[in-house]
Amino acid sequence: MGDTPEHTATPVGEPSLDEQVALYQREFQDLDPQVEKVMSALSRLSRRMNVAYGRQTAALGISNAEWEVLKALVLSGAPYRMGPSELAKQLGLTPAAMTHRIDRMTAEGLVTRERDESNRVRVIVELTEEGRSKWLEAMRSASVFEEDLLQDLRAEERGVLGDMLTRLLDRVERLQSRG
Amino acid sequence: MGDTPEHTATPVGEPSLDEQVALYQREFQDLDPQVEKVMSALSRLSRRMNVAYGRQTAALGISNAEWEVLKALVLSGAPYRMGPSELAKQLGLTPAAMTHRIDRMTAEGLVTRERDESNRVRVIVELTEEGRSKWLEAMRSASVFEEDLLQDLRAEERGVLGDMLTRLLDRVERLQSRG
DNA sequence: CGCTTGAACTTTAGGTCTTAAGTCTTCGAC
DNA sequence: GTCGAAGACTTAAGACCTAAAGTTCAAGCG
Repeated sequence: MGDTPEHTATPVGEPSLDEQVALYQREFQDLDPQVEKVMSALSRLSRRMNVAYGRQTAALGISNAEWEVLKALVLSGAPYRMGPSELAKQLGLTPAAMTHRIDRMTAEGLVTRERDESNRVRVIVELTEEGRSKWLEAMRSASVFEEDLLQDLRAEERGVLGDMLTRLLDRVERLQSRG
Repeated sequence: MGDTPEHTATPVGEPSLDEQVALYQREFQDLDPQVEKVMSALSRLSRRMNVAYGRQTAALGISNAEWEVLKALVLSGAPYRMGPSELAKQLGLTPAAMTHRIDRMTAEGLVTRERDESNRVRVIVELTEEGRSKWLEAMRSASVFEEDLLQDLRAEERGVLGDMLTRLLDRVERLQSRG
């Protein structure tokens, strides 16, 4: 979330997915190649997506981390206010990290921070007009990229993919709520 | 990669995927819900997977970051040696970060570091026996988790999913190799 | 040879995160 | 009413990262 390392310009030279699965099998025979292929693909894809999003947000003068905060605030609906703890929970950060992020974003004019006068323990983070417009720009840019990324899949395939991923997500959530 | 925040024990209270897509549409009408669902699913899934892997590796006394290094070394094949720069490239890190990781892993006995006597500018990082056995343990634990995660998908579906993800990966690579 | 260029790695400075230890406010029990 | 406990946020210390400058060695050129 320190965003895209400049270093990672073009991570070439990786083996293809199938080659990589073959390497795994050579070193660890007890492995289902189909499973490994799916997991490796997910893992690579998420890294590439982060790089892509990082470039887009950087082009708008914000970081990926900041974009995450803007997203959460917008999704909360008008008047676009949330407490730091709730933000931290949604983004999977500690409250301490959230404090620092809000510091920076306040300095940049993306959000404001004030005490809740009805309960002075609480703090209210509110999206500014500038923050909202940054979110909109980022969203436009992201949605173009996302459409582009999925262009090789027919509408029907997109539906199937969405369903399968949703099932995986349900399963991982069940696995985590136990273990 | 500082691994799983203790804080992130159970990130509950998130809206369902479809609810989240509906929220996006409310704030940004010009959005294909099918596309957004796929992208949100990928994004959530990768976060959950990282949490899961982090717990598993932590249980073995290593970090996710260290596991990545072990993986790269093992995949390089016997005698499990690589230079820091090549490792950094594969893991998407800067060489500086790699230096520090190798410091730590050397101190923990997972790898050794020595100068290449035939070209004294180069350094050779080599997996130790302990490193290899840690990798094996992590691999066993991960493969059980991965099988478990994909259990709701029939073999045929797994194949379809793997293919679709591979196509996405190809596309994102083409998109990135341009600008 | 000596100098320069370049490559591979390390060091340093600065930033964002986590954990742990405050601080401040609220609320319920004496 | 005051005291203790719990909650929400902040501060402080340490971990790991990036970017940029530094070091060391290899190789080419005059």
